[in-house]
Amino acid sequence: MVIMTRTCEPDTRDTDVRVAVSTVIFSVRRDAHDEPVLSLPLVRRTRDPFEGRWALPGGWLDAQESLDAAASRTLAETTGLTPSYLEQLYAFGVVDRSPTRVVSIVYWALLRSDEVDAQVAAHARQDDAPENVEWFDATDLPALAFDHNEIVEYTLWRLRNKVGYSRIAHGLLPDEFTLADLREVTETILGRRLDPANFRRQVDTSDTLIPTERFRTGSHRPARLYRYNRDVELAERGPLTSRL
Amino acid sequence: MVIMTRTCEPDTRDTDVRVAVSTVIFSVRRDAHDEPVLSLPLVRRTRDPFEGRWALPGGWLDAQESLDAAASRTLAETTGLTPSYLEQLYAFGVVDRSPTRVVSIVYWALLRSDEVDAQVAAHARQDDAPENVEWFDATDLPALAFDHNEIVEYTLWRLRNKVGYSRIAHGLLPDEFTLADLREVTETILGRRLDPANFRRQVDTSDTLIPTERFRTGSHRPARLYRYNRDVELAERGPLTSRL
DNA sequence: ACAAAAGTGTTGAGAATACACCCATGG
DNA sequence: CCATGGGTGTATTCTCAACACTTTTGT
Repeated sequence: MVIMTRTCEPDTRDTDVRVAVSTVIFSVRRDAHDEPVLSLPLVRRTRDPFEGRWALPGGWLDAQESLDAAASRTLAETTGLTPSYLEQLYAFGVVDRSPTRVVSIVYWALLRSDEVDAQVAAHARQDDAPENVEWFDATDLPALAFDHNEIVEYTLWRLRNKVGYSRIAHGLLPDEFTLADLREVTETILGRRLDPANFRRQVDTSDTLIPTERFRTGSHRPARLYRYNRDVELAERGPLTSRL
Repeated sequence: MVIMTRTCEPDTRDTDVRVAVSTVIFSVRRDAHDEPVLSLPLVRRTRDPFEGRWALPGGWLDAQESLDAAASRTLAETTGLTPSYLEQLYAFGVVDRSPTRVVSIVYWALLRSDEVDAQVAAHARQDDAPENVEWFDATDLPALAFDHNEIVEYTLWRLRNKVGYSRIAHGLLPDEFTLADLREVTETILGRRLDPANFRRQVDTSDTLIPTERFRTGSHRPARLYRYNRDVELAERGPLTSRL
């Protein structure tokens, strides 16, 4: 094992690096035609590398916070919200152009659409909408800074994968939701339609949902509201990710 | 986004941290009864935190190397070998006791058992076996330094998972191997016996193996030798991990 | 009554499993 | 020739996608 003493010099010669944390934040929002769109917030860069380009929200890791905490803080600073789901994605050791060495740790998160809507509405009322932050269609992004396009692509792949064997789509929904809600969100993530009958069977054989006695009454037959069963979390994830 | 200037001070006040890379290195070795055992090399610590305890091999990230390269180097320094498979596992942001902040990035790797055997034999001949390095049964470890027990546990879970839907067991075998070899390695990873007939069907419907015209002649009917088909790699992994 | 969504039942195709059976070789 | 592992065939079970069908509401 290589052991180096921590020296104090202006140039980056030894093992000191800076750690950045970025987060791909997904939520399902409605477009002009009221269609659900898988969306993510981006930040416009205001300084040199890639100035003016859109980038993933992020920041530097503080000395006294954990990686997860840094991701949450980043997310709060950008959207003012707490994630309903947060998972580490990958660590990138860029050796590029930068004068100082940077290691970038990427997280991905889900936000409940109702909270996003409320927050955006509040900002609109108080006229304090954050500058340089905008929501984009995750499947139709402009050219981003750094390799952020690839990162989003990978995250999207991971999300689509995970929605198949795990039940995380509820992370985009309020506490209580109908199966149609859950199915619509899942369809938005996957980009294809699902059979309502089979979808119902899959979720209720997986024991991830608790039926309530409440119903949503709409223009047709009322739909039962469900609630997420938090006791399932441990089994389906790995030993480490369950720490979140 | 928070931007901080890089200052030079003796204490860790700002965003500078050190990045360590550790690797869980798996190989299948034979015990005294010639039974295959999923094994990994550990290093005995020679300094203070957890002095004397066994730990995962690792080292500090150099300023000019990528994360993957650092993992490979670490692995070479410990075992003198190149991995047949290398994948990033997780980044840990320990905020503990340490005076300087450390972020630890953990990889896991597979080594071909024939190369390990050759290397160990060479060391034995030249009497230069590395000090403080020993192979352990991955399923029966002593109390390790830091949280390395949990990390190995998670890696083991990941490996067992992956051996189910992907075909990575070949990473533990020589270029040419019989289906019995591959099955034995898979059984060792999973810790349970598999049906030879069904195992055969599964691998040859997955198109990951190329049959050769060579056979291994033993005490019974000769078994056909197979070779791994490298063209499959791209499809089964995610966009990013395929960079390895 | 009717349109439309909620919810149930049925069927068929393909994958996973268990296991019976034949093949080829060294002793 | 026979014990043993290599290799094939087949029946059973299970999961999953497709879709017909019944139920319940608002209009």
